[in-house]
Amino acid sequence: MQIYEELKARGLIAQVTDEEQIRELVNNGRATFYIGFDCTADSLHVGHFMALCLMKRLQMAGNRPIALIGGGTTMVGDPSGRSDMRQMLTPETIQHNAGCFKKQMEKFIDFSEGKALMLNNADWLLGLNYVELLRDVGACFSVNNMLRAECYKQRMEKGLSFLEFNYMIMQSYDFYHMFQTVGCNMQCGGNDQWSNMLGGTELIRRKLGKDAHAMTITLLLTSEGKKMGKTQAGAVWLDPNKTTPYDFYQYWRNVEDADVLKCIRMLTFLPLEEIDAMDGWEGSQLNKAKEILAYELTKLVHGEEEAAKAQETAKGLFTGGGSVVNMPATELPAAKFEDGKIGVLSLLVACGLCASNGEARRLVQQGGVSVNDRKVSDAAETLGQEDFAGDGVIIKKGKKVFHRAYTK
RNA sequence: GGGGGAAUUCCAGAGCGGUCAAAUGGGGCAGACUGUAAAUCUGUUGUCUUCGACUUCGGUGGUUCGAAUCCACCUUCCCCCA
Repeated sequence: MQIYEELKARGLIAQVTDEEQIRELVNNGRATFYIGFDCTADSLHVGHFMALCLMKRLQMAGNRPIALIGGGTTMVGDPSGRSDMRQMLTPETIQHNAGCFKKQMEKFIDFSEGKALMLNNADWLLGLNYVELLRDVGACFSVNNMLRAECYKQRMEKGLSFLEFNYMIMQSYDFYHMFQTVGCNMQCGGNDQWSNMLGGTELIRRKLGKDAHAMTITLLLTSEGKKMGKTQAGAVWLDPNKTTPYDFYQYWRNVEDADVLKCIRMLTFLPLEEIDAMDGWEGSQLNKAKEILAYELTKLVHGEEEAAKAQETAKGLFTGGGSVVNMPATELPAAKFEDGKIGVLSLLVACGLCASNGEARRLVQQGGVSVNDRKVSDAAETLGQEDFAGDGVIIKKGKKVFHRAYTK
């Protein structure tokens, strides 16, 4: 099966500008395509991960990816699909974030020997001259059309600043620029980027009279229609310091039944035949599929060793026995102890399991806390410092949240 | 440029001088049930030294014994007219 057909079979392709031409391009390894990443945080998250996987798949089929870091576009802020204005980031923060992105991407994509490029649009966007830009490309954009774009709809009701309105132009300019300088002939991105991407192909057609292509990938939504990869605590990050491999594993281990196969298909590199075989799985057998999903993804992001550790830890905690050392842990400084003791409430807060003492107290009162497998019923209970030596103590919050606390 | 309206706890949205830490819904968290799933039911959801105290209702001042509620100014947003 060729790459285009595979992407399709995995449900990754959402929209394309011209199916025949794109199929031809990618199947023959003649695409030089880019995906843009706005650096609004200091780590990539699960949403970006999909894009990286797509890059990898296309690269394996012989195409040349360009990872475009949005050092310039982040200064403006993409309003697509957002109901409120983006927070303005300082140039220093953007710089720092761009650096973090770069490091993470290098783990996924092979940048050696020109097999892939990494560019930063700050290099050409920041030096643009306003009037020149207006004369150069401004005439190619129809405001009427832009306003009709789906991505601005929400914002048309709540208000859209001129700054953000220009985001599409910046992004289009990127494509136009790279089309000329590095022969970039296709742009990929999340489906929410569709109108921005069309802006680019349109600009190239108008300015240069040439065809460029665009392809969007399906946004990974849960069966409830929410974006995948978000938890109450925020995004699921790829940086192990922000989301531990164990938590990362657990996130996927806990997806709903309805979403498992979709995730495996879209995110893992397992052969399609193998995935099709799982399609018939039902009931508790699906649990096995979740394990596979969690393991495969953790392996991709954190490596085989971490994936195995996370799996072992999870099995140990949920089915008894097994290693316990790899669950998220907190080292308690001596200062947390008073007279060699620490109260359960402070312990929960110190481990980040509860935001406040009040929340911790409530949790204990409702019977949601166990320490070393023993339910804590008294909020005033204390633990001695000596209990935390060695592997420390295991705190269980609710049914699924395990945390280890230890001292040096 | 002119006129009108709005800003409430995570979100939506009540409240319009004391009985308001603030209705209701959503979301979150926990308990029961289960398959580390979903659905359902129950409890809970500002902070703290929790039978009590303290800080909140865009910001700053003011009126009052007392303000989320009234007044002034500021900030931000929405709508209508040009």
